[in-house]
Amino acid sequence: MDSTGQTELRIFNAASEVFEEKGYTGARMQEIADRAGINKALLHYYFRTKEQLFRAVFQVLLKKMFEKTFSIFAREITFKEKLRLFLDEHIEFLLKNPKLPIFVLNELSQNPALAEGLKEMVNHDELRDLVYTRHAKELKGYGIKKNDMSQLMVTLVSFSIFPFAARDMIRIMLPEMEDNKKFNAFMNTRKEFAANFVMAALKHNKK
Amino acid sequence: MDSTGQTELRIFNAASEVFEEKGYTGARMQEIADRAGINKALLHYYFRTKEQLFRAVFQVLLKKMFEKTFSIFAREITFKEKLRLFLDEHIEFLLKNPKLPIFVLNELSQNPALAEGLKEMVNHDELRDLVYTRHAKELKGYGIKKNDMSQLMVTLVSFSIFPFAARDMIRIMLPEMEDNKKFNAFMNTRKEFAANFVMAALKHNKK
DNA sequence: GTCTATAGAAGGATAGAC
DNA sequence: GTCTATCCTTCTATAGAC
Repeated sequence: MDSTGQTELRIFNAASEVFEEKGYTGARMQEIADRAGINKALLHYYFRTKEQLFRAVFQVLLKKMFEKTFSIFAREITFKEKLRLFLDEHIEFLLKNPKLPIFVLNELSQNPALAEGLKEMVNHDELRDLVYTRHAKELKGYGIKKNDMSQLMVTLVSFSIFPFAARDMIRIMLPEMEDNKKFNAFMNTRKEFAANFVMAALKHNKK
Repeated sequence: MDSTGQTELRIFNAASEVFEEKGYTGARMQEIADRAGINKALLHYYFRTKEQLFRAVFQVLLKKMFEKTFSIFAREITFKEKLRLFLDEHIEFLLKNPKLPIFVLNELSQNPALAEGLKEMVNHDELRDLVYTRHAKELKGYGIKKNDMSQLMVTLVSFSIFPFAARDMIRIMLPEMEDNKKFNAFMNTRKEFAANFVMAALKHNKK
């Protein structure tokens, strides 16, 4: 008896963990069942197939990642303030979800069609407004033209997302960051470093 | 008869393609055999197991990626020149190997021990010399302290690597980059954008 | 060295009892 | 709704002929 849907939720949460860790092809239904504390047959009772279970999970995780990435830009503050707030909150979010970036990026690269569910969510006109139009004056003051906006946007999100996606590459490059505590400290430092770095680059253009 | 080792090479190349596209867990020995134009049994004759074949391939691809990333820093030029050269050549390299970053990063995250083969190759003292010590004066002029070096390094490689790793996320964020031609143009533009951006940030610090 | 055939294990999915 | 038992396909790996 499960009128509360709590079994479905347990399955969903277990699946989220396993898929995020192992990826779609690496995940095993058996492991999901084990972590949910139920047996394999129930997985199929609730979600039919591995692929359907994965789709359900992925949609939520993808949304989770994008909402965090964009929600900050919706506020009524200056671009400079958005910049700092974004880096603070996004890095803070990723410190709690360090495996999310590589998982999402890899699954998307395996199957770009997985993004479909999100395309409805991202309103590009609105996004353009939040990021550029609304700050056109401020950004022009920094010598940023409409054409440079995509470069700037990609650069911005790369400051927070890349170090997590490249966590184990960084391990090799910088042995002092082998330890997770050190890495987390690095990412905390990065909040301010990145904000200053970007502002310095923009202000220099100003002249 | 294969005294020239060309069958082994055909297998190796086919395996490189398939593993890079599908990842370790997603790759199928059958597909590798098909692309190599031989049959499955031969794969095992030459490489024993899927895992051993993968290790052989991965080591080469990992090395390929790191060599490109670091070789530029070995030259006898100023930091500013290294910066431009790195972005030019690294982006050029990745335009020819666009799937390499997400593959390497994902496999490393699944199995960090895969980096072992490389740790011998990367001499950290030498690297520190090439990147920092040798340019200590120039970098101090930009207000970069020894402590900021890892932030700067990660930032630098993120300019080139991240957009490729996040190719399909960028597709969602920026619909104008759906088309691969547009994306490649974006990456070509990025060579100069990134160099200017970093130099602007550094020069601004100078004051 | 290369092939065909097949063993053997793993994993996704279903039947059927409770 | 949940479980046990089992089917069936897929995939890695090997045996053995040429």
